[in-house]
Amino acid sequence: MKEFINELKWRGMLHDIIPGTEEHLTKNKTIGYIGFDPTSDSLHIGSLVPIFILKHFQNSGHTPIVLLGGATGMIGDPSGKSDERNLLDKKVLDHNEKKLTKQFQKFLDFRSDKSNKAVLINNYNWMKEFSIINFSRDIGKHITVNYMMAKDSVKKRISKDTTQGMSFTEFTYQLIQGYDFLHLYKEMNCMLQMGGSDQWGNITTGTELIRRKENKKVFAITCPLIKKSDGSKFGKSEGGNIWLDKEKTSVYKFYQYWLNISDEDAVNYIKVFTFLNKQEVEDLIDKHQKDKSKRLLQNKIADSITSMVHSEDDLKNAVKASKVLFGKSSKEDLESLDENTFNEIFDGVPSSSIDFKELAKGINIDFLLAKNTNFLKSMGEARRSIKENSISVNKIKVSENTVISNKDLINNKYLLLQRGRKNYYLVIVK
RNA sequence: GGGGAGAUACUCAAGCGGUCAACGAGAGCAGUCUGUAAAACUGUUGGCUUCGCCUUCGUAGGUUCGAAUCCUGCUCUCCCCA
Repeated sequence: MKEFINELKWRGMLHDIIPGTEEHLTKNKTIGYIGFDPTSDSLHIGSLVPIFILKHFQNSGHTPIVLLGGATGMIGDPSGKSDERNLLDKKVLDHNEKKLTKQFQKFLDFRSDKSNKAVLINNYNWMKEFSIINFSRDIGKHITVNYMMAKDSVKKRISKDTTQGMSFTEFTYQLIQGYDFLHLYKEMNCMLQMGGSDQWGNITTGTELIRRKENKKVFAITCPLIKKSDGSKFGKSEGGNIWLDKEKTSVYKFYQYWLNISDEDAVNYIKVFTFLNKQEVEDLIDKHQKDKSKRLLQNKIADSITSMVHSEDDLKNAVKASKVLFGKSSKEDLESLDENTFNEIFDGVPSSSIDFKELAKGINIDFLLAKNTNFLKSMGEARRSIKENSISVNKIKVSENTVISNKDLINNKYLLLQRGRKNYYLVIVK
């Protein structure tokens, strides 16, 4: 068994560990699992860390289980203020499972000829039939409320200085999740649960349950939650989550997200999000420190992840697009692109079409931004942006009374609207 | 079941009868600077046909010349007691 724990340690991916875990893993080929939420039909980059842990786990010769929380996902976050968690019906669940499986296959080896092939299962399969009576009798009996109350996650929610109460559902969540571990242990001899450090409480409820009910010691590790140095949430951008599905987050945007990470974060991310070995990583960091403006780490991370999650070709296009959009390109540069390249570059950019005749009459810029297209939300916003000097058409800044007509078209067909440096919108003439 | 507190824009949070499209903070967006960074400074963050008008302060009514501010019903949230 290659040293799985050491691998995680130098990568900064180990947070908590139950004593004895390392020893057990060195001596035994082990089955371990991580739970994932199947409430969406795509993973987002927040899921990459646990996936990579599973991959390291498999690389070290152990057997990874992907546990989809079909059942637990249904009740996951009942406090949700805006959108209530709905019960997922079976159809949606199946659909999600199918799509997620495909994504997992990009990282983990599910081939059947492998002795430690990865396995994907859904806890809905055993949870759906579980009655409250059985649960209460077989599981609830073994764990005291006192024990559950002592968890940080619970303590925080019932302390005086919170304005939110905690529902029974949330309170029981740890037990239900703990049961998964028990089930996997009994059915598949799964001895290890992994997860983010926020899961520590839930995970140890599982190990405790197995200890009391089965009188058996099982193991657990958690990894630190990925943080961004500026305090904002990892994996989110203005548009929401960064998804692994390119229908939901374009490759270009995906690539850009990684390219834009801060220097401080890049030093950590290079270890977590690439599979370079320790020596390679240290060399890169060293070079990066000498000349930060080259953004060596950011480039490396973005290249590596984009090609892994998507493909080499996708990466090439994203890089090309980035050069055009961020280099000092002019209208002439845009015009020099052939149509295919042009389309590839603007593939992920929002767009809409406009009638040729209408444009020929000339359209005032503010109308074009807010009325003819939905690039900006309102006329007010359009006027404000223009006043802020943040609007460009075909890479040229425009002023308040600019009138856009078919003379401004690129290749007689396109208009490139831009707000600030990073927001683009393509108008296609019909 | 009884008692108390509360619901204001993306979030927190002022305002308690006219000067309120609503103080302030955080966050967002943009400009300058730069490395598609950080920090800093500046502008901006309801809508419109913009020296004006319209719709907003949980919801439905009421009082008033005039309400986010007062009154009543309702809905929801939290706390305490049973």
